[in-house]
Amino acid sequence: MSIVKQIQEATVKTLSSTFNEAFSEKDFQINQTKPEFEGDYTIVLFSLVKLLKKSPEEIGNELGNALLKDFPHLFSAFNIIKGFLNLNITNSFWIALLQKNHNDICYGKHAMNGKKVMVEYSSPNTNKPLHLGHLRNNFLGWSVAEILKANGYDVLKSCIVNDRGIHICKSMIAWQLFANGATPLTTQKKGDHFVGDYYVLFNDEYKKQVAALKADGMTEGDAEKNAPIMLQTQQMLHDWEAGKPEVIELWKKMNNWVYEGFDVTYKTIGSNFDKTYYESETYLLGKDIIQEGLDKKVFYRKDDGSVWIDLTAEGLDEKLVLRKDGTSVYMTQDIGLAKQKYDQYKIDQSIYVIGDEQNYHMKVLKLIAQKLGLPYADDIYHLSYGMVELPTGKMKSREGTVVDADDIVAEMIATAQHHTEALGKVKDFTTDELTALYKTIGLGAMKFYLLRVDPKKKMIFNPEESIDFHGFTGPFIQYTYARIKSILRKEPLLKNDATPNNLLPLEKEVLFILEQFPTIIADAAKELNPSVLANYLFLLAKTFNSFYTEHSIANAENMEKKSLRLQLAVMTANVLSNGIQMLGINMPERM
RNA sequence: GGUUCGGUAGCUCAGCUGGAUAGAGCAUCAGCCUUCUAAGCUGAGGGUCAUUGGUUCGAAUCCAAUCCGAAUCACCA
Repeated sequence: MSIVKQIQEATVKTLSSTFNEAFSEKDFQINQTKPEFEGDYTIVLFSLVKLLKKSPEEIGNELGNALLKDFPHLFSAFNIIKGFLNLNITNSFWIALLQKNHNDICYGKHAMNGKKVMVEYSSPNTNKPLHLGHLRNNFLGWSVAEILKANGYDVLKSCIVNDRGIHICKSMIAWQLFANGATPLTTQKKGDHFVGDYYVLFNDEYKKQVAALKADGMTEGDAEKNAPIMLQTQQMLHDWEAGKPEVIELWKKMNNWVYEGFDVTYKTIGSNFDKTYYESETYLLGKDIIQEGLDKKVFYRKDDGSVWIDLTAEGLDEKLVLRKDGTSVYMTQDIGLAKQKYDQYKIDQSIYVIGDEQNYHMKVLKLIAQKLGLPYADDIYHLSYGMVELPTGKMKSREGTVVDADDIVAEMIATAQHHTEALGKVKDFTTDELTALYKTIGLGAMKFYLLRVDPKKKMIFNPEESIDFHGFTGPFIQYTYARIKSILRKEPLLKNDATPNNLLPLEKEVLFILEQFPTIIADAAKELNPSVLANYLFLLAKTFNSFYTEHSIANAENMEKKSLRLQLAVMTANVLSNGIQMLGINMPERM
């Protein structure tokens, strides 16, 4: 049980017995004591002043003395400043925490809870390569899955590949028109980039044709609808849906090129899925639910045959769920896929890692599921994250202003190599070891950079300023770990039971933070927010570094101290390593 | 226009279930490597927490209005 929880319970008991009234945890607040005051944790007394009609001084004194008397193993001293009761936790508490947990690899992890969760993330389109925004999505999804696992959930990672539709046909048409049979092999190009180039080519040609039609006197709207290349693309989509063999063959060929490219990227960034759905296999799902909804009068049919749901009572609009020609829209298949996920895996929760541009869509999806009375409706959760933007605004693949995922990852790895070589600390590494190290550090910097920000918030990436390797970064934490490991290679844990009874301020500070790890893991899961963890790991590493420079571990004042500090180092290394693993980042043993 | 989200140091971000003098990192400046890895440590400067009003013993945090920015409201994906 966390120290805060113990203080809460102790305070509730003590208040109730001292003042002869029933109290609960909600009657007071516990904060960390500010560094400028003496103490570890602070009970804010103002709320009790009203309840007890006594001065903060009186309450603080009575409560402080009673806590000390009833819980001597927890509290060693107290002081009152204004309305704040500052409590000192006993050294023996901190030392016992260290001795019990320092070598426990599972410290901070929670027992299995029997709940099954699916996390859907990544969800790429097969008409263009991944960009920085996809990386944020991937890292978020992966990290949330790992955090949930650490909290005892059975987690399934899934991905829906948008492999069909008008946008896919655009690349296909452009390839037919301009490629002259070129392939990724003949051009020595990564498959996803190769196909992406034709998507760009489509748009270039389309713009030209629209401009030409406008010059001939057509209105903009008509020109956009009647550009020959657009008509060809629409025809191709119809042919695809009709299963025309040559179109299907081309579609398969080009998608496979893309998959080969994606595989390389996923392998590099260390991402994978337990289950991959393909839109081409799911886009017809959900149609039967439409009929069910019509029967239940949740949906209604307009005169032209299209099917709608009226959400105006919920403050939203009317939403189409089936086109007049009977074909499904995105909402239709999303309802269908949501059901399939639930039917297949009996999941307790379905988390969708999708950008905040689809907040409305996801809100409607959940609402429709609820109105249909589907059993899993309430367990649909949209983990909405903000877009990664450039200083100039949103990234647009059509305008070539995207930061390509492969490029930025390669750049990060190259920067890691540059730093490593400049420092010259691992000259004895083999080529393979060096390659692995550069990747560990470069990706560590990249992932940490994208995960340290609250997912809900949009973030700005400036390509002019390279991502840092110093300060609040992945490499900073990796470095802290590597230094600890370096010590532990020379100085293994001592086998003695001698325990010092005093703690220096920095020793206690590190322990104070280590104690919070299980709580942080739980908070990160509750909020589905890896940045909580990232911030925590940085604080721990920073505090340990201060301790490290101030106090020698190998040459401690005596054996008791040495033993204690080695345990402190081991526990810090374990927590840093386990924690950063949940961000999808690896630790180097040396760097 | 409706709905939703955001505005904290030069830059990127914490803090937001109300609590003590608003914190980090980067950048700038000044120090620290004969001692466990200096990708580190110590210190300095840097703030109208968008604005105004309200609630409260107490507001960056809650409420209202205003200003600014973004997303979304397609028989697009």
